[in-house]
Amino acid sequence: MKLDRRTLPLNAMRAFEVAARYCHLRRAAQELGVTHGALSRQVKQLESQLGVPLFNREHNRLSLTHAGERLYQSVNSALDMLTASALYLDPDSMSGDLSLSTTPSTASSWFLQIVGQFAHQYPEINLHLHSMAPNSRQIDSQIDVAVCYGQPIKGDRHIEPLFRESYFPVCNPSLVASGKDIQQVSDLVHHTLLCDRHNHWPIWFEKAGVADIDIVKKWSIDEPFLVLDAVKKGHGIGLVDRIEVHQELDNGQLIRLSDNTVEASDHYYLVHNKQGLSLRAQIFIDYLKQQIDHIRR
Amino acid sequence: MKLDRRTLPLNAMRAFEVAARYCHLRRAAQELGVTHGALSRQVKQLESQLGVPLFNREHNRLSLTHAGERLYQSVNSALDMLTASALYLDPDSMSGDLSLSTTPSTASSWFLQIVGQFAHQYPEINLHLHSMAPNSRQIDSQIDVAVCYGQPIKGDRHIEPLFRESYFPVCNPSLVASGKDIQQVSDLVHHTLLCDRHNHWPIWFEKAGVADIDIVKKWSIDEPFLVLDAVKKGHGIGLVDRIEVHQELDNGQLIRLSDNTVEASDHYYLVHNKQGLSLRAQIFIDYLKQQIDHIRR
DNA sequence: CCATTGGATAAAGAGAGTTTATCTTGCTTA
DNA sequence: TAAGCAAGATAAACTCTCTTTATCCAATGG
Repeated sequence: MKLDRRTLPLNAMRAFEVAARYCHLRRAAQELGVTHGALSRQVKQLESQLGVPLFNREHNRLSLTHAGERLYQSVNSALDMLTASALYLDPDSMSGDLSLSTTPSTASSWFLQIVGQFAHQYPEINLHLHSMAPNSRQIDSQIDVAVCYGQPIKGDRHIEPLFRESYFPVCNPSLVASGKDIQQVSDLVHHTLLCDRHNHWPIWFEKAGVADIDIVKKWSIDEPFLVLDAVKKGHGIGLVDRIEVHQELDNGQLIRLSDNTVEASDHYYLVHNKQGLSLRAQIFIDYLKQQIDHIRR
Repeated sequence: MKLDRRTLPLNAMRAFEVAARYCHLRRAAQELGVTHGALSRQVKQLESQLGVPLFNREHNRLSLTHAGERLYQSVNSALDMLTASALYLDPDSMSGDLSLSTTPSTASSWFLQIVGQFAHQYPEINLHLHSMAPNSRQIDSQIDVAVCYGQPIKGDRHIEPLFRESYFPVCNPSLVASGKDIQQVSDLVHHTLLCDRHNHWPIWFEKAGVADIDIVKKWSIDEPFLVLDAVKKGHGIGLVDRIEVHQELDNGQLIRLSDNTVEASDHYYLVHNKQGLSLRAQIFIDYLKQQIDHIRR
């Protein structure tokens, strides 16, 4: 039988999930609060609709077939997903405070944008954004979730690497259209190269296979997020990570000039209490990771 | 109301998904082949069970609330997942050939293990594993999916980076228990260091902050997968990626000696026809990526 | 060998979901 | 500005899916 999303036997699938978990209809039926006969019939019907046996019926014992095993995995995670989303909708479990922290620079270059979307999706959460001193490696105890560039001091918090930036050159389209077109890596040097205190340009040129470059025009701006700003305003070419400019790349306000990348010298780290995390904080963390993965591919 | 996985109104959720997609009950009802009254009732019931309004009813127009939007996302992807899994169960769409290819070295060090699990899960697929010459950058046209270390020649195939190995030192527990215990990075040099043709040890020591090391005992084994073999047999300390040794680390047959890592100089790449990929190949690719992510965290 | 465990199945019954029909509201247009 | 239309809410009757009840059969194990 041809099944599509409007004919999927969802209830039978849920029943199957329990049956598969126990491989024992009577016990499964007990968990579901029905009789074993009901379950047996559901499973049978599911099998006939899918056109595949899900259980091996050896004598009076059940075991999952390969197909059953596969289906069990999917149904299980689909149900988890739905259960979680139902929980997330409950205003009582969601509303409350959530304190986030990062440096102004990180906030400006990408974090704020993601937090903004999150805030829009979960308006019942009361967000507090605390800015952190740029070189602070210590995180205030009231903070639920913090993001910092470079590994923070190991306190009683859980620390995990989030991602490492991977920089490539971008510029405003007006620069490319201005006659001095960029065809190859070495053409970049005829434009103003914007560089921050980490100065990744030499390494980038090296990785791009151009040795001994002679950079004609260069602006040094110590703060990375100010470089980003200058790039967006069309003052020159900067090395940025996709997470900082994904929107501008997608809508054509900025142009990526090369596939070559240099990796940042350090990671961004996520800091939080692994235990005793509020539901809000968990959701924020999931959301953040998912957004980062999605934006950076 | 308290909802758990056994009381989730799955059918109402599916109905809601369509309603949310159109934000128009009559059109949605048409897609589902029911009347708008039925849908209206389903949505109402869902809202009351969840305890949250999912639609804003402004005049006679519907729009999703934030909660509705969130629920829509989850339900949508849960349904996608279930639809896909139902499709995957169909023996007709699954059975057939699948030709994979990689070098013997890659096969031995991690690929075969994943393929093995896949084969067990999908016994109806007829797997063909073609071994590829180590430096071949060209992939035979009969191959559905290939994995190669280093970027292959750009033909008409789709090429995407899979992952970059990240090496850390491991050894057999017997070495650690043998008296010459390893407390800090510099202690490593008192053991036999196994290194392959890429020789990552000097860079690793540098990154680990130990300059000017004097390696006492060193074995050079050109093939990386032979180094791996030697490590497993307890001949010394090797630099490996988690994907090559995750099982051994988990069950204690090998011990990780440091958190410091060096990245491989190149990525593994995945090669396949982006279009016209068989369902089997798509599933294999998903499975492969998911396993890699899972194993390497 | 007989009691027990466990699954299949048929018929009857309960309940969830659907239709039909009617009502309300706001927007459109003449 | 009033008629017509589009769109949703709602109630009562109905339908059909799922559940229970009851019985059967097969295998295991003391």
